[in-house]
Amino acid sequence: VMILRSRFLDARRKRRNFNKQATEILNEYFYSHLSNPYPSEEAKEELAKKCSITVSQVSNWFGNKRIRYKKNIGKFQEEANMYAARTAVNATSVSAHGSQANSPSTP
Amino acid sequence: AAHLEACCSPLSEAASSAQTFDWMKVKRNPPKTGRSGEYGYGGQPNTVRTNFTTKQLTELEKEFHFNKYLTRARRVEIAAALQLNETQVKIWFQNRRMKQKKREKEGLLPAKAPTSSD
DNA sequence: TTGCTATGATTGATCGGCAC
DNA sequence: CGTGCCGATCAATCATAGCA
Repeated sequence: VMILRSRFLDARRKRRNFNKQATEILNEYFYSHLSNPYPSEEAKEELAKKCSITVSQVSNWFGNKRIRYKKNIGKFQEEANMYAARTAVNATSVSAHGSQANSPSTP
Repeated sequence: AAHLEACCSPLSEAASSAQTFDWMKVKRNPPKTGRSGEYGYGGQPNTVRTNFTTKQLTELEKEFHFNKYLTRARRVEIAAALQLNETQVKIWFQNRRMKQKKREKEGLLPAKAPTSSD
């Protein structure tokens, strides 16, 4: 029954986890933009290049991350704090690019 | 229409804890597909994700290769033949087109970077 | 080896915007 | 004003990777 399905299920079979480095980059972006973790197409391309993965994979990663994060925020609390602290410094250097007025929070 | 719940105070929480932003509250409307007694499944409104049979997918693929776009008439025929809603057929073609576009796009760069080095 | 969790990919269907 | 399409996203699920 389920055998029929696996027949032509492609890439899903030989999945490879991303490098720790790539995951670090993706997480840094995600948590430093937690108020709106929706990278633009350009941002996705940049992330893809840095992570050595495709834009689609970046989209998949964010899609999964967003859903899983909001599904169980508590489970990501530690991770969130960790990256929040780490990217706090990085955020300062990225506050003058004239790309998008985005900063709803920032108490 | 969307169901936005307003519970927690938006302006509170501080420190390093993450607040509950809007995107975290987004809830999709439940699918209204299924309608009309179709295949042999209960009678309750389809909860989610209609599982297309291999036969249905095969037919849809066949049609897709014949025509990337459907006409109203063709859609009605296919829907009836596969016992699906016109909407499901319409959406399937929509998704199928996007899928093909994505494939073409990726099957074009996996080669190497466009840098003039080589 | 066994069992469970983490994670990347797939996909039917929704959302907002746009053209007709 | 209504409908189909696009692009992005959601949400559930599949199949495997990873770890105890």
